[in-house]
Amino acid sequence: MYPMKREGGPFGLVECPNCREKLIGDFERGEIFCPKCGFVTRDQAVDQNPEWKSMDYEERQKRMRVGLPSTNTLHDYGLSTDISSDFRDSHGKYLDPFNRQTAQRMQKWQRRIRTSSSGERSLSIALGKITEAADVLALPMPVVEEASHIFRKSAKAAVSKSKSISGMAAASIYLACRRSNVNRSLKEISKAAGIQNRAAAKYYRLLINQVEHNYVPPPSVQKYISKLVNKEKINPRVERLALELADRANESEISSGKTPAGLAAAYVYIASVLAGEHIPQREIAEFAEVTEVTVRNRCREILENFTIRQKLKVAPEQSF
DNA sequence: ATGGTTTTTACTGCGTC
DNA sequence: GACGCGGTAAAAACCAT
Repeated sequence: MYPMKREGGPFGLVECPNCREKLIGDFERGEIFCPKCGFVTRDQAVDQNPEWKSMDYEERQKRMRVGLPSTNTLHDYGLSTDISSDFRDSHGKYLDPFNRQTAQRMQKWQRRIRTSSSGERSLSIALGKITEAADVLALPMPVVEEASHIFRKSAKAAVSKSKSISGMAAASIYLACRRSNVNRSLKEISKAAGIQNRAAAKYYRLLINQVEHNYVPPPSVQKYISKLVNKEKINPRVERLALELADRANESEISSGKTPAGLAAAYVYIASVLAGEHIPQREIAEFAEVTEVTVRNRCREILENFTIRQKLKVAPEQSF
C-alpha cells in the first residue's frame, strides 16, 4: 500500500546528536527519529513521494497515463473534467469562432456543475480546511486522506449538518491522527484549525458516537512521554528512565479516567528527580499542558502504589 | 438535567538557598 | 525574600446516565 517506513532519503545523511546513528524518517507517525536511542529530532517528516509504488515499467506507464491517483482530499476526488482555456483542439490547432464560443459555454457550465449542490460546496470548503490545517501541522499524506475520508462519512451520515465546518474538520483530523498513531493533541489541531478546543472536543465525541464505531485505542502514556521529552530538551536518559517506570507500573488501576498527559508528566518528573536532573514541576506541567496540581496528584498516586527502588543502572555522571 | 469524577484555580504553609 | 514543593477547598469541566 503506502510506503510507510523508509530509510535514507533526505534524512539518511543526518546524524543523531547523541549516538551518531543515521536518522530514519517514520512517515506513519510523521517523525524523524534515531533507531538506536530513540531520539526524535523533529516531528515534521512528510512523505513527498507519490502514494503509489510501481513494481515494473509497465505498471508505471499505466499509472502515469491515468494522471494523478484519485484522492479523498478533493471534493470530486480530483476526477472532474477540466476544460482548458486556451481553446485548442486535440491536434493543437485553435478553434474556429463558433466552436470556441461553444467551448466557453461548456466551461462556464462545467464550473457551475462541479460544485452544484450546497452539500458539494460545503464539502469542498471543508476538505480545503482539512488540507490547510494538515499543512500547518505537517501531517503525512495518508493521515490527510484518512481525515478527508472520515469527514466524507460524517457528511454522508448527516452528522455535520448545521455544525461548524472548521470544528468537524478538526475533529476528523484528530480522529485520523489517533487511528494512524500520529501524535497530535486535540489542542494542537484545534489551534491549527483556528477554533476553540472545547468545540473540537465536542465534535470529536460526536464523531466517535455516531460515525466511527470501531474501537480507537487510547494514546499510550509512552507516546506522551516521548513527545514531552522531545518538546522540552530533556536528557534522553531521563526519557528512558521515565519510559521504564511507565512500563514497570502497568498502571491499569490508576490510569483510568486520567489524562495521559498528566501521567506522562508525572513519570518524567519522577524520572528527572531520580536521574539527578530535577526539572521543576512548573516546567513539566507547562510543556505537558496540564497544571502543577495534576502533576502532583499523579505523582502521589504513582508513589503510593509503587515502591521505586533506587537501583540506577546508569551512573549519574555518565556523559551524553 | 444530574450526579460522580477529574482538572483547574487560587491560596497557604514549609523548608531551602 | 524568592523559589520549589505539597496540600486543600471550591469552581469548572467532563462524561455517562
